[in-house]
Amino acid sequence: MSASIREVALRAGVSIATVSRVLNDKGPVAQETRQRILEAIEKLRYVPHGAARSLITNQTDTIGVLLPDLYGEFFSEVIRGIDLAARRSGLHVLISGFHSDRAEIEAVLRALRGRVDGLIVLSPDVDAQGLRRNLPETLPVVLLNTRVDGQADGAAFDAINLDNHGGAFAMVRHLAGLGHRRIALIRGPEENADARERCRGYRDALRAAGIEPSDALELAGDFSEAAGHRAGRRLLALAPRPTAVFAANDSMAVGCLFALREAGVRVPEDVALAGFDDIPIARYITPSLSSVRVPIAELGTRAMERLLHAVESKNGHERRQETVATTLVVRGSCGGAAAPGSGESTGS
Amino acid sequence: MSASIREVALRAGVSIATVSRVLNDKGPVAQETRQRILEAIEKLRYVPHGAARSLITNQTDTIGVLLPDLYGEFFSEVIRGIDLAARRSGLHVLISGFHSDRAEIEAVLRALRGRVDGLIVLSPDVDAQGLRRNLPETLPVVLLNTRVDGQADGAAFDAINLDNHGGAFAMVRHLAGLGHRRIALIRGPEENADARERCRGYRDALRAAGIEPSDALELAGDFSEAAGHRAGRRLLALAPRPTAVFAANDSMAVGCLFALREAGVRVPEDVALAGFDDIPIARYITPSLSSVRVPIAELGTRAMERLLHAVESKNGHERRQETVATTLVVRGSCGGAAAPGSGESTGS
DNA sequence: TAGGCGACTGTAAACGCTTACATCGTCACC
DNA sequence: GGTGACGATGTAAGCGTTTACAGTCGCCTA
Repeated sequence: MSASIREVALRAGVSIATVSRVLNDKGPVAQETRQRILEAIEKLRYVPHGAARSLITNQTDTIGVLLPDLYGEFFSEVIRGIDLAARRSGLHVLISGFHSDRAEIEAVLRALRGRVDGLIVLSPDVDAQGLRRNLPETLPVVLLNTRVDGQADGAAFDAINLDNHGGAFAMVRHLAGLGHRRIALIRGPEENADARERCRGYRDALRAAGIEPSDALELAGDFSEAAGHRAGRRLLALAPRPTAVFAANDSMAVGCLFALREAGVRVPEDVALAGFDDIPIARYITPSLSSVRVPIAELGTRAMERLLHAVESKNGHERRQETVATTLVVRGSCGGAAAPGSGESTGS
Repeated sequence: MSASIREVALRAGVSIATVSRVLNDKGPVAQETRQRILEAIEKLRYVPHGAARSLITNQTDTIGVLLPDLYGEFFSEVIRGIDLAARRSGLHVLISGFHSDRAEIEAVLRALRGRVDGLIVLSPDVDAQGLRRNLPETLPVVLLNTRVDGQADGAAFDAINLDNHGGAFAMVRHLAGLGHRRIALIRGPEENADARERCRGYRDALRAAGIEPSDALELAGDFSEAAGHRAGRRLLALAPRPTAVFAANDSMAVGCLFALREAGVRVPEDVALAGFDDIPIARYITPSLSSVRVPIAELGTRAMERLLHAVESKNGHERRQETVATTLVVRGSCGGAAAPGSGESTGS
């Protein structure tokens, strides 16, 4: 057991109130007294007890992050962004994964009482009602990359979202601008909101280019390399064959690339290819993969900043939905000449 | 502010002590009274206040995870393993990144007092003294994939390490078994302990096969694809050219693969190639990449279990250094016929 | 010189909970 | 019918802080 404030006070020959005052820089303390106390703290290696402090101040200097069972690079980057912003403000980060099991998420939510000052929720499909029901009215919450069910309810929370639509739109517009008319899409999982938005962006861009979207050119996928590979094979069987393929994420684009290569189809000469996410490997495959860059860590940072704002205003601030822009990254795989270092931004 | 135990007691017409008793299932409570209290809890949506509870029980049901500024898949997988084990035991996970700045890590360590019941430290180069100096003697600590400086000091902590040496040894032995005599190594960062161990495994395996390691066959690298690409080019210039290449991680192996392909060198016919880590993409590139599988999440789970053990025994248990085995995964890139589904395990 | 003010410090209550101890019936037993 | 044991409950102390409030003291002003 480490030393308590009482022992510090004893050693410095003052009352605990005075020690507390120097600890928090509140109220006047004589220079000499302060010095004595500081020394005592040093000698005793005293550190205030977080829980005790929380009990009375009613704040924990901790923010919670709730995430689904989806892991991988996206998750780790987001956490990194959050942690960065948190550390900058001297806050701690409590993370908690959960299986989509509703009972479990409720249990987790409740367990958080008195442990966190705010919450960042990262879940593709959380329902707003459930959240509100299980959370103190006063607890600030920021939804990150989470599409809430009811639009009306959505407005009750702050939210940070990725501009999936804009990113997909920009990429498909780029492909159309290169002269492609038969542009195929490899879709993401049906239930994934990101995937749906990217699909929407794809269709809107087609229409904007005067092309009517066709079901035949939309292939199912689930964000995995394997799915991309399968989709690639089916693409090859299409007649007439599409001249460009937009995959809803890079993993599928890579899978598709291998399928095309195995069939002796050249990229980008025979078929142009583009992905979404700009994962690190995108630039190292041959040809290098055109993609849409997602500033993942920034999502985390922005969410954290928004949350901080909410905490400071005691959750009495105005709710806002923000969108984080993506960047079009043109490389070799789509056959469009890449102006080096340039990127086209989307969203707000 | 949510309801407190007092309000529950009031509503149920009992004293707070009785409420506490049903909350913790301690001491006898009449069936009917318990029912009344349970109802009150339900109505009031009461949840015990964590901090208050911590204050008196002196345990937080939270374990801390300290990590360096290294992120990426490894990190996220480890966290996943930790979180999994934690949730199973009803614990929370507080994560805290830090820059290698010594002052900062000390600040972080101190800030943890009264916030966690135990600590998992994930840092390639933490010094044992510093840790002990800044931590209460009684706080259980498990080092994860962390090589401590002094051997003597190392024994003071529990530790979970990856069998880097064994994994590299197994892979290089496999290559040698295929008849290769000139086996090159693409090294990892000099200061990285994993990389050093893999290098050691490489050399030991060579010697075990009766081959004397040669500096000329060891190329510098830093775990990045780009470094692998550069190393690949330099390999091609070697005379005589090596017949096999072992990269200290998969990213470099992939980079190397592209360099070889660009030069028209066939893998595995002209040069066999193998990596380490078995990242997801390893199986999707052509040829699929032979690698050493690392059960990352298991590292986290094992660390957590060890920590739990330490917490339960109030840190009075025997310290132990554990090693987590890797698995040899033979695929197309090294030219060795893969017995499907089979894997050779290393380590303990 | 009295009054007052400001700087400094101490006292004690409160935060929400756990738990040792005390209290009070009830009931079995001799 | 007294004695104890035991089950059910209440009382109150205490965990380590913060903070409102109440001194105490020196010094300035009128």
